[in-house]
Amino acid sequence: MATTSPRPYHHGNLREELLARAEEVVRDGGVGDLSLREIARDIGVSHAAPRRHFPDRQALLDALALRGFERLGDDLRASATRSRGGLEARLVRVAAAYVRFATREAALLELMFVGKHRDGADDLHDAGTAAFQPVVELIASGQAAGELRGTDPSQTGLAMFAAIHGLASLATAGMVAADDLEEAVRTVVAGVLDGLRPR
Amino acid sequence: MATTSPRPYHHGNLREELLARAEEVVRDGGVGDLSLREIARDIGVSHAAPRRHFPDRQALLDALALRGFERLGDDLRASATRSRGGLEARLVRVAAAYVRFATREAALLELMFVGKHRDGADDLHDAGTAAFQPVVELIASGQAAGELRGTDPSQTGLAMFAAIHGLASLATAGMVAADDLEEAVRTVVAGVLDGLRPR
DNA sequence: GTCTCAAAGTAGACGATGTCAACAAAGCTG
DNA sequence: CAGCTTTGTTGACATCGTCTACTTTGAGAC
Repeated sequence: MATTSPRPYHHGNLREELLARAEEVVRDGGVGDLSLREIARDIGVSHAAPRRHFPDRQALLDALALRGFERLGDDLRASATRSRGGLEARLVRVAAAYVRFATREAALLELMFVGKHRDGADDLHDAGTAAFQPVVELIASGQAAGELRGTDPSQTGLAMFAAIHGLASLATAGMVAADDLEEAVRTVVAGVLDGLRPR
Repeated sequence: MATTSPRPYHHGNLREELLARAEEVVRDGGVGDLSLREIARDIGVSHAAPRRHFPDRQALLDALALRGFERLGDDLRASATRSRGGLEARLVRVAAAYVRFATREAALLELMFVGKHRDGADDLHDAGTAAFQPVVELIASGQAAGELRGTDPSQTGLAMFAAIHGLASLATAGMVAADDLEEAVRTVVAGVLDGLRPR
């Protein structure tokens, strides 16, 4: 039997591997199940090793949230640019992508929107607004084309943002049945959109 | 100096007092800061005493969430019945009450909408839908009066529910400035409502 | 009234965790 | 190759949730 290859003293990629493993644990166990010592064990490193990369547990959680916003932003951007059709169809697709992310990564999303981050959480905040830029841009294009009322896309987009995020939040909380979800997305997007149309 | 009155062996009201103290701790420290041992100390009972009333930590958290839904429901009902004016004005007041609750009890709200509850969490789910009954009823009255489209208030109300909840969630996450909040509530409610009006 | 028993609180232990300080190895730079 | 910084290790500590065994109390049966 081959001896377990003796890992070099310096792992070389610990930070990334910690985050990846932590993401897995959070995905199928929730934030509460995440233990620094456990993921250190899983990777095969001493219990205090993570400390070199994350001063405390919250720092790891914040890093996870940051990653989450980046991935969410990628998802939304992809679905916004890829999808054809009119404004409503595109927004529905983006919203669907958001809800998909939310249901697949429920615990991660929770982590992303929790108020309690460490002090310098401006990067978190920025990452959050950046992730939603695709929605704002869609709204802006609708306003430019005269399809929507208003002139401030970020202000007007807030309603859409809030509705989509709320729907996703309700879905992860189990307050919207999975079967109703797809239709709910259409209803909500269409509803808010209609409310924004010129009178 | 008067000797500290010797608490009776049987506290008599421990469960309630534990919940009350836990609510305080959660309010100004978040869920993570809640320690069974600490609140036991605060109240002046042994560290294992809470176990007689809550088999484990999660049971206490669930009880807190349940209480939260009850209080939220009371708030919404009160603001729904008290407020005069048309449908929109009433809905704006209810939404404002929701956002107020959300910002005041951010950590509690988080607890209420977390997916991870213990197994028999049907009561939690029921309490959640019950809390939002006032909104559904307002929508229903609007539909009955022909002010709104649709016939299924719970289905139609979902958009409103989602938008309000999403806005509150964004507010607690600090993604909506406190100054913009009041206007955002009006915008969101009016937007969704307009989307539900007969065409 | 007293006996009995279940309910409610206490005391002590265990394993696990986050955090810290002191130490060791490895890589980089002069 | 010498020294310094980075990265990982080891051991310790306080705290926590949970479990088991014990004690006190109150309420109902007789």
